[in-house]
Amino acid sequence: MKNLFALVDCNNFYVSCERVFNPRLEGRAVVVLSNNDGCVIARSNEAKALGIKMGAPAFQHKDLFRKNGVLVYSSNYALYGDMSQRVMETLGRFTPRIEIYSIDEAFLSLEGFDSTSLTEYAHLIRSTAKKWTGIPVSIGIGPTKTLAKLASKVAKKYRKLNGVFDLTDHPAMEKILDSVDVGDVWGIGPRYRTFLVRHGIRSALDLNRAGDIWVKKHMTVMGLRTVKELRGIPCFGLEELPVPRKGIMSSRSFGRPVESLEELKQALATYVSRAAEKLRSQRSAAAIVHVFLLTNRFKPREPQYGNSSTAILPIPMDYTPNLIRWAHRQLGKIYKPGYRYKKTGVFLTEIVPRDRIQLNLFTQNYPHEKNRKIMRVVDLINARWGTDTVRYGAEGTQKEWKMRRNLLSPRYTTQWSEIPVVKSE
DNA sequence: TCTGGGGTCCTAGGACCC
DNA sequence: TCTGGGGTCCTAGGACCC
Repeated sequence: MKNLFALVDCNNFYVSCERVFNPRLEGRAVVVLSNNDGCVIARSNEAKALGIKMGAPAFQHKDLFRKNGVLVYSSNYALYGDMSQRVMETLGRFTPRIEIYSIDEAFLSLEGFDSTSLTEYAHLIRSTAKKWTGIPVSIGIGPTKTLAKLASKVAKKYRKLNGVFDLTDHPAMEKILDSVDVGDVWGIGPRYRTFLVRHGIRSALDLNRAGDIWVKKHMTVMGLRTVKELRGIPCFGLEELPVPRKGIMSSRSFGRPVESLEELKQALATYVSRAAEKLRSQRSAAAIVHVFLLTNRFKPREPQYGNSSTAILPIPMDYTPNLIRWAHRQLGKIYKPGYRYKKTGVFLTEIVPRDRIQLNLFTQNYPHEKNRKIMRVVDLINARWGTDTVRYGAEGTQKEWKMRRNLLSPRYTTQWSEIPVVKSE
């Protein structure tokens, strides 16, 4: 049967989430900032029209924001995660096969659906999502994921399409591909864009017509797959099952520079407990702990230092206190006094399923049943009452290094009102 | 004062083995 | 005349995604 994909993309997702609970934001220029209130990571159409770029540092635009009455919010991931789940559940009603691709995008398989009424169906999906969740979405349809993505860009670009565009067997395919900048093709980032333009490849159509061997030579097999997908030959399938992470990272920039080892250890302990939580939630254990720390690269006049250190654990672990001990040990090896640090973090790798840990002679009863029970209770309580309800002494209580979130909206959906159901094992 | 955080995949090249 | 060569594993680095 013929492949057929729909890409559903939430419009200006974080801004749309804020708008659902604060209708005053409708029709206004609104931006949402990254952690630490650093960069712009979501913009309403009105904000885009003011020329505010994705990733723009917020402090450079203070004047512009004030002059134009731009409403500025800290990112509220508890809210966005919850809204995302509602949108995905809604989309799941319209197809038996769905891939949740990111917090604000999903691929739907439309294989076997009546191809003459797909646009109509997509309009129904779109209006239902809006009605049930308040979030506006755009939908692109195509025979490959790359073309569905491209179609969704077209759907956003032309108002009269009402947020839906089907590129499948389109009579004006070439003209449409020619109207799309090569850098807007899924898989073509800024580096490749520069390179391609230098070689006269400016549009998606140019790329579609590029030679296979040349593409493979300069852009690896991944680039070649992208080109084939542009020609309608599917190279990327629907990934319905979440793939267990191969590495789990947790790190944050500090709200202010941190110099003491004591405070770095507190911050690192906090990140290790987040990472360990994620590890346990996918029922895994990690055998390698990488720790890194960095000064602020945007302050060239301050002395710069960055380093990392890796511990190979005697056996894969998921017990937070032990992981904190190992992380602290590595931090001690790379910490140098006299620097103003901006960031530290942990990266867990060599991840294996928890119940398939290779035991050795010295670890007969591993993992210890008591530790496992403690972790289960801690995870349950934190899932129910919010991260940080139970935490470790090593994380500290003052947390003066915590990131800034001065412009946070209330936790509309996740505070008190909802108690997640936790499945027993 | 002030510039995010988390992932994926691929390739080249070195080490090592036979 | 003319410094073996092929396979495998690992790591660092570079590209991409949202």
